[in-house]
Amino acid sequence: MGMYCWGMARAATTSDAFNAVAEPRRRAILNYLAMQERPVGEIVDSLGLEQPSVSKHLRVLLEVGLVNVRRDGRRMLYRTNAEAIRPLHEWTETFERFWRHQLSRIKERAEGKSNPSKDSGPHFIPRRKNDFDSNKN
Amino acid sequence: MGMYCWGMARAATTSDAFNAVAEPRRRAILNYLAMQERPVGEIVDSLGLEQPSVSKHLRVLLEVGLVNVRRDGRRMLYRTNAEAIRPLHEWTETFERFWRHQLSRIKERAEGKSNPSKDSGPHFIPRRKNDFDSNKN
DNA sequence: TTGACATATGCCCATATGGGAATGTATTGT
DNA sequence: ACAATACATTCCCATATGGGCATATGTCAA
Repeated sequence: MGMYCWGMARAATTSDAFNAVAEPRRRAILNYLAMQERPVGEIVDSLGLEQPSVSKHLRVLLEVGLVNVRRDGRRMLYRTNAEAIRPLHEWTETFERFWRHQLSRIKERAEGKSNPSKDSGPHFIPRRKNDFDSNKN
Repeated sequence: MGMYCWGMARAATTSDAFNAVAEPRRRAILNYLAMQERPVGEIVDSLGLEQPSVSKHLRVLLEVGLVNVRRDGRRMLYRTNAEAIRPLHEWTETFERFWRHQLSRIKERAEGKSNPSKDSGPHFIPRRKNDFDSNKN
């Protein structure tokens, strides 16, 4: 019967910049290629990764437009296409006002009174059994 | 014999904020919970997702500190912890000067002469067979 | 205490990796 | 044409999902 798409598990790293930069080495590569174009070999030497690995990461970055390539003899010169990072910057930027807000609230509270009661905790994980404020029982 | 860690395939979504926000619905949730704390049910109704799905995403967000929780009766009030998004903002920000640079270069070129030769293409994928500038053969 | 309500988890399963190793392909030099 | 150099791709395989569904937990109301 009609079971089209079933589990998609997780979006492809090649589906968008957000997924692509989720990988630390890819961010490292983008950092490395930001100011200057470089051949694959230099990335390999510089970041200490395996060549096939670097090629694969570059492929992913290329597919989402985070890098550009140019051939130079037998070398492939890659370079970060900063413009493609812009959407991420803009998304994160929409939260800037909120963290400023939170900071001021925290500061306020810190100066006001040394009350150790957390705002619900910096962030706190309910591992299994819910026992948030189990001050009953 | 000693084969410690083998394939790690991909970092866990709970390993860091970058991985956590790679998922579109999680970003949607973060947007939704940015200005005000909300119970799970409202997220479900508002974003049109299944409740278990929302709970799982919230769990991921919670583990990397992107949201905070607070219990209110039988409801769990979640809220975005903008502070945790800051590292992403800062990383993307390091590329800002580069895209400004590129924009000016593009603009310059566009005004200079209407030369259709691409800078190596906006970004261009070498699908299989390498045929970058195969103007030989 | 019992039932309703609000969430969180557990299960099952297909998909998308990402590393390592081996191999294919393109380009240059002689 | 042939070897060397520089990359890209393929295979194999374990891991981390994420959706749908059923079910467990926790809390409150009568």
